[in-house]
Amino acid sequence: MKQKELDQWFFRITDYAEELLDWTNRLPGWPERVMTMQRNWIGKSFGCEITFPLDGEEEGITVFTTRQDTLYGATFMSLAPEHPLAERITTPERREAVTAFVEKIARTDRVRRTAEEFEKEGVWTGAFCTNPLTGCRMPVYLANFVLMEYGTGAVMAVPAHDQRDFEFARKYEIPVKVVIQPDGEVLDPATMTAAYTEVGSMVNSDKFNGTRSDAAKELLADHLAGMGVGKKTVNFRLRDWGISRQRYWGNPIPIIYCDLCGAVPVPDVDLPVTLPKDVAFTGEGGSPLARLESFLQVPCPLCGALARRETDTMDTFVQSSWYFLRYCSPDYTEGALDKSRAEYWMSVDQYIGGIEHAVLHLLYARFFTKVLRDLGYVAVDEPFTNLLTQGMVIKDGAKMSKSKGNVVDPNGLVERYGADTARLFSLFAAPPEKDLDWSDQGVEGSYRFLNRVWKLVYETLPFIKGAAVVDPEKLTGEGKVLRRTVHKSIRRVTDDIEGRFHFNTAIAAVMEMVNSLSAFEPKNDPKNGAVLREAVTSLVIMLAPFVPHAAEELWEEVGGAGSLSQVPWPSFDPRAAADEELTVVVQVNGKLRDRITVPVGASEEETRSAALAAERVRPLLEGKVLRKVVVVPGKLVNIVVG
RNA sequence: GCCCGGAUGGCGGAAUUGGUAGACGCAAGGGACUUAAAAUCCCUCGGUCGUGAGGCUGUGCCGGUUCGAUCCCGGCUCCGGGCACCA
Repeated sequence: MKQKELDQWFFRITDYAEELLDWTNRLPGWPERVMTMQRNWIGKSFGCEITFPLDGEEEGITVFTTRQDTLYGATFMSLAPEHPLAERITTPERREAVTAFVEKIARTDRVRRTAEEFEKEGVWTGAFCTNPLTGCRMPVYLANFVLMEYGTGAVMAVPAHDQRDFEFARKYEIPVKVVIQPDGEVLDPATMTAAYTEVGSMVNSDKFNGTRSDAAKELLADHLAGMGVGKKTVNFRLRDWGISRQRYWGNPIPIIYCDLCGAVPVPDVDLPVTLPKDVAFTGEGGSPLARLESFLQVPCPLCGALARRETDTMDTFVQSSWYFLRYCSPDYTEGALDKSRAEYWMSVDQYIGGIEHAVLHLLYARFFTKVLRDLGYVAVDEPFTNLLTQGMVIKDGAKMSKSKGNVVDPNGLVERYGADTARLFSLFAAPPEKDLDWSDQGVEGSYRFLNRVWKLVYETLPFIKGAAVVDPEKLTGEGKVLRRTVHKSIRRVTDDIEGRFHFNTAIAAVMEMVNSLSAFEPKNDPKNGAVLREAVTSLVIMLAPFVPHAAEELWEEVGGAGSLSQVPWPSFDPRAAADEELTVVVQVNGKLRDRITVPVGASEEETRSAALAAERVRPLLEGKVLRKVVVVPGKLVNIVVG
């Protein structure tokens, strides 16, 4: 493999680094770990830019560092092999060695070069620069671990306080100078075996001696600024977004190259540039577009001279960065977005996707939204108010994938159990943001449940045909109890689905309701017909989101009108769901000893005396001093005795 | 190395605001029905001591705060994920 330099197009996402970072603290509907990943990706760090004068050169070398407190210990300089100064400052005697090193790096695969175990290597250029504080002459090296893409591509090397520099210095026998001493220990440059990178007390640092190294950062920044050799800066890890791809499938980048006018954007009226259909896929390297003359040749929009189209296409992340905006007005033909409709629909209330999009897609979509906001297309700062990252399907302890061969055949499942069963299981097994453990026995259980529901509905049909609407006033006894269960279930299922997307507990609530309904007797008493009917129809409607096909069938059986998808969600009646009495647990010294039943709305005093009088509590209080009684109305009483 | 998650029965998971730990389901064991099996139904099901009533104990480990901690705080262990020669 050989690295090639290519001219590419970039989006200047770095202009938005600060805002993208800032808003990570203002998206309460996003999972914390996604925000953390984005923060790390953006990678803001505070430090200093410091310029080191170069022997025999007008211009010095500027470095970025977060450790200006260690500047007194800088004993050499490291540049990225690609650094623009490298070539120029290399002395004739060193030229051969430097060239060999640069070529070797160019041949090294980037992934391997950046692996941690990769040995620190470098070459001296023959040049020297000067430490602006100590006046010490520092040899300038090229080093394989210095990255041109980060900071300024140049690093002041402080072997005593940076592990990489330490290893490098030991290898090339460069002096190590300690400028920070840890508390209760004295470092000796001659015997140190690793760099000391923590906070400590400064030494060998002139007027800063004795200062805590963390506090000294600020002082040194000011000091350097005063000397005119440095300034405080902020650096980001985030790079600009390279969007050029040398492949056919993608949106052509709308640029025309003219020998006279340079790179000219395709005029708005000619947008979008569409992919030609008559390309030949030869399997040769490079984009097939580059070999298609009819696509390539185009007059320059400015001067009319024969010009060439850009043949690179855009990264597919470009499209996924704004499709949700286009979805607000997909039929709009006057431009990319119908502003008023985009304003109406945005932001997306709930966005769902896999965790694998935590940085790239989700960061790019945020970036696009901000750019389009600044261009006046949308009115929102952020595209997605709430984000749910769903888990993967796990089977036999591994992510389900074709290559691992641990996939479940959906056709077999559908054939054997039906799609509803498979769907029910995957919703029931875990909340959506968690990985889901696939279990064939679990699927079997879901199937059994559906069969029970089916049987229950059919058995109940004769008793609910022609039943009236429930009259809450006339309900008594078991009918009233059943109705309470039904309305409590509606409340639970509704809350679980709407508030938290916890479909697993919503389904559990439906199962519990089915259990009560199955146990309900007598079903054939005509005075229970109305309550039963309400129960069964509510059940069928609540099952619809999870098992739509079965629910639709049952809906027809219970005499429901129209399609279930059009039927309103059942509403619960708080009065019907309200208990008449509550179970209150009684603790003595924090240990559960008894349960008592109190009417709803019982006062604290009533609850308290009932608890103190409870059968199994009284013996425990005998001969003891009552120290404290904590009453949580409707829940618990804790009696503290000593 | 740094940063984030997480750890609850044999298993997947509940417990929404500090207040009954283990909902719901799976698996397992026992029973009913059956000539038999499947299916279905009923019962048991954290550990431990006890014939029993019941006691003790228990949410990765060690401490703390509190009348009360799966939940809050401090210190660890292990697992998962992200980033990583980032100066």
